[in-house]
Amino acid sequence: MSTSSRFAVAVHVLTLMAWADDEPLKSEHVAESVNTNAVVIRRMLCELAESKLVVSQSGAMGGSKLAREPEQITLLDIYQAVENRGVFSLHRHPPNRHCPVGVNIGTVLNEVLDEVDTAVERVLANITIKDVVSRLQPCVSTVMSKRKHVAKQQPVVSAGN
Amino acid sequence: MSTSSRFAVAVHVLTLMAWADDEPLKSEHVAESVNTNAVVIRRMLCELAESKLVVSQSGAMGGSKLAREPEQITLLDIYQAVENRGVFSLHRHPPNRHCPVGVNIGTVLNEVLDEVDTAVERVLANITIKDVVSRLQPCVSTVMSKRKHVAKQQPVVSAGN
DNA sequence: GGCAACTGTAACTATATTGGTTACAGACGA
DNA sequence: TCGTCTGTAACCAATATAGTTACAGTTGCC
Repeated sequence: MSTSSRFAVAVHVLTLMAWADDEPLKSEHVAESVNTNAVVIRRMLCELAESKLVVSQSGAMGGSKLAREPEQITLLDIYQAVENRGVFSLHRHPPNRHCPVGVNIGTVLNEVLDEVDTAVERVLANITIKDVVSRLQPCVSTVMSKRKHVAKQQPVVSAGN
Repeated sequence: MSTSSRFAVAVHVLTLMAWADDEPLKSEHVAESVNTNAVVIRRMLCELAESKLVVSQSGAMGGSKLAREPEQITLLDIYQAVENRGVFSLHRHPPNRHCPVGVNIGTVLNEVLDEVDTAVERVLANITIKDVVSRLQPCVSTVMSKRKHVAKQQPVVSAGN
């Protein structure tokens, strides 16, 4: 499954901008919050700008901010901006055409995977960046990671950094 | 997103077994249909066996077959057997704890990603291997790949291989 | 018992994707 | 025109998946 954190980072970035309330943020500053390199952020900002979710300005006093109001940006918009594949992939190499299953499994799988993609999109379409910001507010420094499928890259936020 | 074809291959494998109707299949034979190496298949069969979806027998005249009836095996069972992460990942490195967004975005994201996972699981739980087999039957050699997010590894099944 | 046909598994390589880094050209405000 | 930004290319590192070879262990059959 997803081996990338692109969606999570993109949501983080846009949430920061909503939080900053129309003040342009520098990539360096965003990178500090995300805890990554500024170039990684700028690359992502380019994609988000192409999808008209943010606008950036070069030069001194430049930076990036949301292109629309936080309530007008859904997580589906973000997902489509930064992830270009469905949630599952098909076979790396096409199956054997001379096998009755192999020749047709792709068609059936595509139908199934479309159902999955649609379900995911329906969830994401119902959540806006504004929702994320308001869900953020009541959170004090609680313990993270209550996910069912625990991701290994969240090694507990330690006290010393 | 998913950069792996594990789920697709696993569904393919179990569909073959349902098609074979209780006759044990050799990994070599399965690999031919999937168009991959027999060891890749055997590795996957081990995982499927651990999840009690297939049973394998060593030795001459050995092979693998379904552990239950095709209508008792859902795509969710398969998904859980071969994919161990949710559909999205969080940040590679934990975000900055000193940022009001960074410190809490993980909690909110986990909630969202759980909603997504649940939606995916709901879809997969409603489809059995028997369903896949029956969806397979009417398919004659039609054109593949009608997915919205077109995967690049399905380069149209050409006539000459 | 001994052979041949299987599975299970380790060890290694190949390939792809993502993310991190350095470097620099171009934009722009002061 | 100088300093501060973005945009982007070029490269490296890390990780995950898949493919391959090799071989030990099981099992049916003669």
